[in-house]
Amino acid sequence: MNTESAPHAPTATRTAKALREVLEEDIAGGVYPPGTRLDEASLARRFAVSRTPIREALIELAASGLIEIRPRRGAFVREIGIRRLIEMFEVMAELEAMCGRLAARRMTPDEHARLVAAHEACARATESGDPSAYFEANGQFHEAIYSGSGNEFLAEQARALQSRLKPYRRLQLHVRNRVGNSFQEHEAIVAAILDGDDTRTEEALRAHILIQGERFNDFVASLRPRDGAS
Amino acid sequence: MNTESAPHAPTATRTAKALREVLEEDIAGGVYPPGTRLDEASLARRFAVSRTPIREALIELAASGLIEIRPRRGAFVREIGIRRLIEMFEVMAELEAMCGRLAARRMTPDEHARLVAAHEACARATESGDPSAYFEANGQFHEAIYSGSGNEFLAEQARALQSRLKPYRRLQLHVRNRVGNSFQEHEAIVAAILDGDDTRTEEALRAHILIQGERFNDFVASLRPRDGAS
DNA sequence: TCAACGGTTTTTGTATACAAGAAAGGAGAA
DNA sequence: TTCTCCTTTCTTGTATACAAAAACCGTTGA
Repeated sequence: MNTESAPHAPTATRTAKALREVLEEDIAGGVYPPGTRLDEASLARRFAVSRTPIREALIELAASGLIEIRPRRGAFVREIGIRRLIEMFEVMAELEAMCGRLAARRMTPDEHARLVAAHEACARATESGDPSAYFEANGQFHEAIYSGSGNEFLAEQARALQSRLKPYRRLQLHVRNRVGNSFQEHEAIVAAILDGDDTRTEEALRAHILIQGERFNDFVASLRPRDGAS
Repeated sequence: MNTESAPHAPTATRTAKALREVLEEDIAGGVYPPGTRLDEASLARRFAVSRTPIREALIELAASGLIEIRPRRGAFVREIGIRRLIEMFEVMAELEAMCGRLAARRMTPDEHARLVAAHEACARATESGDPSAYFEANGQFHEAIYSGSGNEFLAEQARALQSRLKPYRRLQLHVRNRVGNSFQEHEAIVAAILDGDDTRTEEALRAHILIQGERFNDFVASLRPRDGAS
């Protein structure tokens, strides 16, 4: 497909794109924790540009839901409460399930090959015990299913949401034995798709994603004693 | 809920919001047909503002997928092929089905009342034969289900997509007897929700939306003899 | 001590100015 | 005539300047 609009479709200028990507990573990476105020002047100084491209990048970030722009007040890194995160995983599960159902019916032999290749990459990463390699291969695996759905709009939606959840999914791979379990779930998904069994694929994928949400939930619960969930 | 961010969550400034809404309507209404180039200077003249707020509105429109910004080339109204439109309806059907499944389980008596009220408004609009009143009441009806899902993120996604499909849904209401059929489908949906039957609600809603996509497809097919579907 | 008021300062929102790339149009050669 | 190259013009992208609103802060009064 086109390399232009991978996870994020709309990019105004090249520098705004670059700015947005750096800011995304910083927000995901905790450089700007939730609630942080992103003031335009500081960002302009940091990137050695004027406020104009900064503002444009902020608007894009707001559109993707990462920050919130309160008129005349400024841009704030959005608090994503556990509640909302679980909601997002629920929706993600449904989108992936839908992709899977369609992919089981529609994938071409070529696409099957790509899926299997990604699955084998996951296998190698699992054996070598390299979580970040697994994370990467896992991305390819799911991408194969998105594009295999034959519904490009659906695929775009799935990519966009996956991208928003990326930092949390990454975190969650550190949970005990999650990589191994994830790989086994993939195994079932691949089998169902190769069988062309849409219902089985759908259910396996939904469960696969929902488990991630639950594991994440457990993980968070083990960190803090209590939270008011927005 | 908050009146601030109804269908679209992120709005930078108040004037950018106003600009975006007008442009959205113009694009939907055919003032700017697909492929049209939106040059900043003309828009600035039209709205009697500088290019700055225009650019910000365009970036938001690009983020919502209505236009495409090609760097250094300008903003173009996006062509939405029949193919893509059907894909969008497919996804919408799934989102609504999910809302329905959750709503059937989770809606409070208050929310039930609001749903029924919207349904009755639909009934009045059907009897009076006023399509635009029906369109409005129909929006309330679906909104009741979105917010009744108890998953605010899901509700936001549903609203956003519904907003993008709005012009096409509106068009489609002119199809012979579509309003009457739509109302009957609502009837089944309300019954299923009041019964708390999640599976029945899910299926009724999915069918309700998919039919819209199909009817729209028929409608388009009846207009042009042939199309290459991008 | 605390709350309310007013002025100062900072920050956002908008307009304008400038730079650089793309499109358009014309001149010249084949 | 038609293709190519170059110049001109126009449009976008970025920087800066200005206006207005919000935040800040010290003062004053109870």
